[in-house]
Amino acid sequence: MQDNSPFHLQDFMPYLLNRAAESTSLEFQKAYKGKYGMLRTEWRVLFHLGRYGSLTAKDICTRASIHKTKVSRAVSALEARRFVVREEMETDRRHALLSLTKAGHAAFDDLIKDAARYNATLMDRFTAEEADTLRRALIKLSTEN
Amino acid sequence: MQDNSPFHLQDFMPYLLNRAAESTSLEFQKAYKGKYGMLRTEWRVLFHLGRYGSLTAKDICTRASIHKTKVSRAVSALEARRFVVREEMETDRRHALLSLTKAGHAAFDDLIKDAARYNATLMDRFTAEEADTLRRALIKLSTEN
DNA sequence: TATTGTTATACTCTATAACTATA
DNA sequence: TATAGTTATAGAGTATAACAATA
Repeated sequence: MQDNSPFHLQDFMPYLLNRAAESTSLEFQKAYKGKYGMLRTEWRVLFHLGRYGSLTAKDICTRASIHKTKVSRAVSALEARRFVVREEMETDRRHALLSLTKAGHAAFDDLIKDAARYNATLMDRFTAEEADTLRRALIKLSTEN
Repeated sequence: MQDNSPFHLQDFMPYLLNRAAESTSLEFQKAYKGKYGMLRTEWRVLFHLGRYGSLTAKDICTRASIHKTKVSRAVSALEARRFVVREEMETDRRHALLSLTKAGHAAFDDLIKDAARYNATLMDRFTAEEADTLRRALIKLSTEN
């Protein structure tokens, strides 16, 4: 009665993925939350602005696959912390170009280093081939590319 | 100024893991939520009782690494839906042995088939070796084993 | 009418402290 | 005192509808 199931939890991908995602996210959360009081979406928005330069909210939605309501709130929070400034575009006043302030850049530069270091410690456990397989598998498993 | 960062988002493990976990979880959520109105923890508790037989709440906490407050609420919900019954143990009345009802077993049997099918479609995209690498990598990346 | 962005709201998930009852 | 389990509460994450302003 107990053993008619085809697999153990350790073979169920959603379970394994969730555990790994939770562990690694919580660990890195210490950096952006502990040092700067940011939430996850705020860190992602900061990342995009730091990594790809000034963008509109719409650009961030598209590039980061984050819903506009989340981006809207994250930008507000980053603005309140003086990490981001918005500049209305004259050509279309529905848009505003978002850019990092000096403090925003400093936070980005700091966090990106933490991210790189942390990512390196995660990937150090794997051979180059394993890391590549893992990376490509995770991308395949994500719905929207 | 934009390109001093060491990597793209597509190389940052917490990001990749979260995306894959979210996609796959949401997809399977359709089964346990859509058909039975269960939440994730309820599905996990049902899984443990169906897969491993009668257990106490404490057993489930240990085996599934779920906190006792979550298990408590999940069991209550499953009880309310008549999927689980509890039987107080005479030797120690703090414990109760939890078991699936007939309806609980039926739900388990149904969901476990969905889970197996879904897992198979996920893993079909990989070679046996890739699947193995992926599985072991995810376990390595999860903090508590 | 369509698009950009905001606000309101609700649901899910997680985490922790405080509590009850039993041992 | 310690353990099993419950309740309360808050924080974080997600999802959707309704709205305002602009085009």
